[in-house]
Amino acid sequence: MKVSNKGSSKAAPVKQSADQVSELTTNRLSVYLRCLNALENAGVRTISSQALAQQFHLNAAQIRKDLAYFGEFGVRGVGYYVRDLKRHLRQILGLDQKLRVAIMGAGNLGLALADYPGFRMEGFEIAALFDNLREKVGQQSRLGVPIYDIHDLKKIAKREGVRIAVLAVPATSAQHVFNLVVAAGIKAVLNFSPGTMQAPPDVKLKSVDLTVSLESLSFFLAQGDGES
Amino acid sequence: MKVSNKGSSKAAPVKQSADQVSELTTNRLSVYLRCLNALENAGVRTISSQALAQQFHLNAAQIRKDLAYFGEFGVRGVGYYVRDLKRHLRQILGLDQKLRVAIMGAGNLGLALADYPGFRMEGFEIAALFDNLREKVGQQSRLGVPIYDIHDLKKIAKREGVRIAVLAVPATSAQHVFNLVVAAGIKAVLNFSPGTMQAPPDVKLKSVDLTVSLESLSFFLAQGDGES
DNA sequence: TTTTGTGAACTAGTTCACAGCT
DNA sequence: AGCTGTGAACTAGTTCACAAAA
Repeated sequence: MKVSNKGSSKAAPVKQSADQVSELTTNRLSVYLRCLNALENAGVRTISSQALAQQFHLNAAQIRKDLAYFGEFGVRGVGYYVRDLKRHLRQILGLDQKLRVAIMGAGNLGLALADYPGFRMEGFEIAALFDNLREKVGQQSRLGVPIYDIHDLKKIAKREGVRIAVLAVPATSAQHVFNLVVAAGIKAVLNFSPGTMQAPPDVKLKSVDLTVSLESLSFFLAQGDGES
Repeated sequence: MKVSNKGSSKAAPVKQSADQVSELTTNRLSVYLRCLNALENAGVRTISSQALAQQFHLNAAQIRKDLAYFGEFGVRGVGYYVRDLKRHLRQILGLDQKLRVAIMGAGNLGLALADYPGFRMEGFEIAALFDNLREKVGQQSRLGVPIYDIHDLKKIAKREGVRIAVLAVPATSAQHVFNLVVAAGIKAVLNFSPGTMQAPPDVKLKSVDLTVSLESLSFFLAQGDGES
């Protein structure tokens, strides 16, 4: 341990970061957690950064650096205790408490995301869908997520304790809906709508741009065809 | 122009890359193209890197560097001709020819992606869905994309000229389906299934990991709550 | 004058390599 | 012996700043 334990807290094992961590690092923490889950299911009790790296095609030094950012979780000569490290990662990622999610837009994509199994693991809970079409409001997704009127977002987000919004609305209304989300006090948004978005500094906006992803693949094909 | 035009080709205006371009750059090319489309629709004929940067919150020098990788498209003292640059970008990204796409997995997500409007713009064409469930095969998506048996992938991919596959299958079968895609001669894959995947070097694999994205947001919230 | 295209400077991210702990 | 945690070295990516072109 290097940081002097200033003040009262008795033996806090986690640095709790402070200076902001790179997004690349936080993404990897999530990957590590998934690897640890797989290892635990396979009955592995302890793992070295080396072994973890080999098994999942990562870099050992990077794993150690990423983890060291938040504390000293390893044991020299041994490695990491799978169960312990898993617990620490879940705590660092804020997955030790259930996080409630709202999905904006009950179109094809919104409905698919609402029932997406990957979201239901690891402590997320899809609490609500929102749309502005009369015929959709009052319905629910196949797995039972209710569809509310987007005008009630503020009220219902408060009532349901929604912390994260997922944007699955057409590009044309993306900024407008985003603004509504921000006005409802939600501070973290996963955006699937294409295009630029203007976000206030205290709101975390993460965008998945399907068009950009596909066009990037198209570029690869276009380059590859002309060579070798 | 700096690269000596070695050999026969008469005045090729595009460097056609060769040494591989960073994925960050290719992603941005796609973004630039979208900006140019918006500008053209707004009737703008010419734009400087400066103006483009301001309007879409980008960096002017970076725009110029990214473009300079592929040729000299600008006019000093003027900027870029919107129509020209658009054409060049479409050509660089390989969007001047229709690219046919197959979607693996006709579940909620696969069906949603098959009908996703963003994919249908800019030259992509969703040619087929594939699944292994009897009751799905022979059906089609709302917009009419036919669902085939995954066993016929090779045959149909060939027949339809599929160049890109989108993986929307459960995590447990992702690697298996990916292998089938590779065996069918498809060289570019957009993967929505979580987890690590083993890909041969000549196949471009791009992954969108929704769990990682959400957990990254969770991290942000967990950090933010403890401070200020 | 305006704006590009680009070397140089800078910043961020990754990997190496090893002291030090178990 | 084995493995972590981490400074140092390296690599990649971004931004600056300016000469050259229109």
